[in-house]
Amino acid sequence: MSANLRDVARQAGVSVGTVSNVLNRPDVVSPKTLERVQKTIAELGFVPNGFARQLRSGYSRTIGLVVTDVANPFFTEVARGVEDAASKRDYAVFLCNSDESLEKENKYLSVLIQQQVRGVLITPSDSKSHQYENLRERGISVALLDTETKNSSQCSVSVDDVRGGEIAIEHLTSLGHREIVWVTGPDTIPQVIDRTTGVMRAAKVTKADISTVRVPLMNSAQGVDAAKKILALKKMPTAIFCANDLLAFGVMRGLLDAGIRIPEDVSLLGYDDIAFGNSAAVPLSSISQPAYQLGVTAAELLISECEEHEVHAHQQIKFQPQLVMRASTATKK
Amino acid sequence: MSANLRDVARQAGVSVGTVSNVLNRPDVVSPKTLERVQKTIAELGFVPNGFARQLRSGYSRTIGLVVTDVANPFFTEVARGVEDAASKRDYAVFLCNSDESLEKENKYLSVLIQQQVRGVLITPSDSKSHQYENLRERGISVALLDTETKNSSQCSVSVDDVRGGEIAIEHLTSLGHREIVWVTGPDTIPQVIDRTTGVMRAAKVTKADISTVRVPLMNSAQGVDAAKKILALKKMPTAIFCANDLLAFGVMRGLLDAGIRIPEDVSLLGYDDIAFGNSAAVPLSSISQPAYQLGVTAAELLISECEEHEVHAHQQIKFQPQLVMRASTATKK
DNA sequence: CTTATGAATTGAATCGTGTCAATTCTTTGA
DNA sequence: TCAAAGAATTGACACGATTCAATTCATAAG
Repeated sequence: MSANLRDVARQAGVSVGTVSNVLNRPDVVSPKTLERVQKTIAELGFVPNGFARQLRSGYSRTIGLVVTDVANPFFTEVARGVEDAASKRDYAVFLCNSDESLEKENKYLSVLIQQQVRGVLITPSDSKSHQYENLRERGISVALLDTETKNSSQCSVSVDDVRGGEIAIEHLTSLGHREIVWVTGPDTIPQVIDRTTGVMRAAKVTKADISTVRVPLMNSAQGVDAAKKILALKKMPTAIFCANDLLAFGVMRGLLDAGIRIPEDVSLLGYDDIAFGNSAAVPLSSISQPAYQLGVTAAELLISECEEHEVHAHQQIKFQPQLVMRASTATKK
Repeated sequence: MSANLRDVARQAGVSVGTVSNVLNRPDVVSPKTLERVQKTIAELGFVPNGFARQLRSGYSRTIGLVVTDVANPFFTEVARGVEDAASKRDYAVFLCNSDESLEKENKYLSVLIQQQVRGVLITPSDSKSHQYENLRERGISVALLDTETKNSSQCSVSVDDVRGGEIAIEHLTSLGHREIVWVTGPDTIPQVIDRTTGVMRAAKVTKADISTVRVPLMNSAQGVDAAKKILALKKMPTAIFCANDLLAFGVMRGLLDAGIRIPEDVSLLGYDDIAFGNSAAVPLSSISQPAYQLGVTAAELLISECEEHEVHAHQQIKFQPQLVMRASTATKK
């Protein structure tokens, strides 16, 4: 068994309190005691027991990151940002994957509570959840990631998804498209709600005609399904806007397989601007979000909230999305 | 502040011991007490304090997962598998990203020791590392992921990379190619070593001529660089085999931009068979690995090693890679 | 109505560290 | 040499769940 504080104390001929001081407040210990104790620590290969330490202090140096889909490169990019920022401040990260399911999300939140994380960064899979208050009551900070909060009692780092939806429709209509299909996920997902709002708002201004194709999950397999639904429509649109790039990849595959040309027959626009976009069959135009930056900012904000709880002021940071034009969108013929 | 065992006990009118039994050995508690206590637990929203539990039992319910690149969809797929399997056994996962750097790897291992993880799953970024013994001495189980071990004192779950390299070259030579470029990463990475061995072995048998292009990291940006190097060669190869799909994507982009046609001018083969492969500009032929299964198996093996330490027999599980043919490889003209 | 037996419950001791009031030691100035 | 102030050290208690020997309760048999 490995040595504990008491062993070190006995060996060095001092009390446990002194050994603890050597570790945590070396300045109050006399130089020669300090040296002797440190030597003993080294000799015994003593490493403080993290459980006991954290049990006593009440705080861990871990945070939880709950995202809706780790397989989505957008979120891995975000996760990298979170991890880098956390690691810089000596925090470890639990990565949890809710798969857009509220049930899985709640399950992971319980696990995180048990692990006594200091804070949680979460991309909500549903626009309303009560669990967060539950976490706060336990002294666990919560910050929203990639979602805006109306509620100023929490931090959030997001991208202006309403604006993103608008930019998309403005782009497509500026190319002459009026018949547009909006391919999206469940309308319980906050991002979906906001992007839809932007789409509809811009459509009203530009007099575009939007039909919605909704799928239960926002991955590329579902995109293929969406393509089938689009092909079955009475009237083919001249442009398609997808709620994320994964959907767009699936739609692209479905359409190309059916002999539809992109962008000649139909323009296709994605959202997220993931790295694979320009390696795609038709390089994908997309609405870009600063994913890595989003992660870094969120982690820094959360950790600052954890550590400077009294002076911390909640912030709602909002980044702006940007249009990235590639080959998949073109003027209507 | 959140409720603890004592609060629950008081509220339910029983002793702390009984509440503990309700949680850990429900069979010894009478049905009606069980029900009453469980109701109280729910009412108070009680979640046991992991630290205290772990302090007493000496063990945590967390494992660490160290991969070389989370941004690589192959590893996210592996991570999903690990997470699902771990979660099924009530373990939480720390995800760490070594970026193929031994330094970062060691740093994360220290963090994991501090967090008192029960076990670590690791994809080594270097073929030799002493840290693992260090972990074992502290009672932390270690299993190798996506890497084989010669050493039978540890578990490993891997794919036969030597065979993967062979399959690749056999495929390309069967299409008539003899001038092949092997695009790969640093020869300190175990997978690179094995795949190279397979490549060279098959090349000898099939009399293929292999030239190696080596890049420092195995991502798609480096693939673009590799393409430049290939274009600068005295003699263009007729086929290119890349150590992973990300590299292949980069090479593809680099070549297409230079006006080289795939597969008419040159065949291109990747490794990993990531999901984006068939959405690529030219659907990518690749060597497929059972990523999700790899993760699930590794996590189960590790947890079994942690929990049944005495009866546990170390296993080296090896999956077989498979060729997936798409459009990027074709017979030599 | 006892007594024996097994089931259910109790609560004090424990894990290893941090904290802090109390104590001891050292130094300084008169 | 002594008192006072400051520095260093001590050690009991707390954190919250688990464990297990001891106790109480319930049931059935005699």
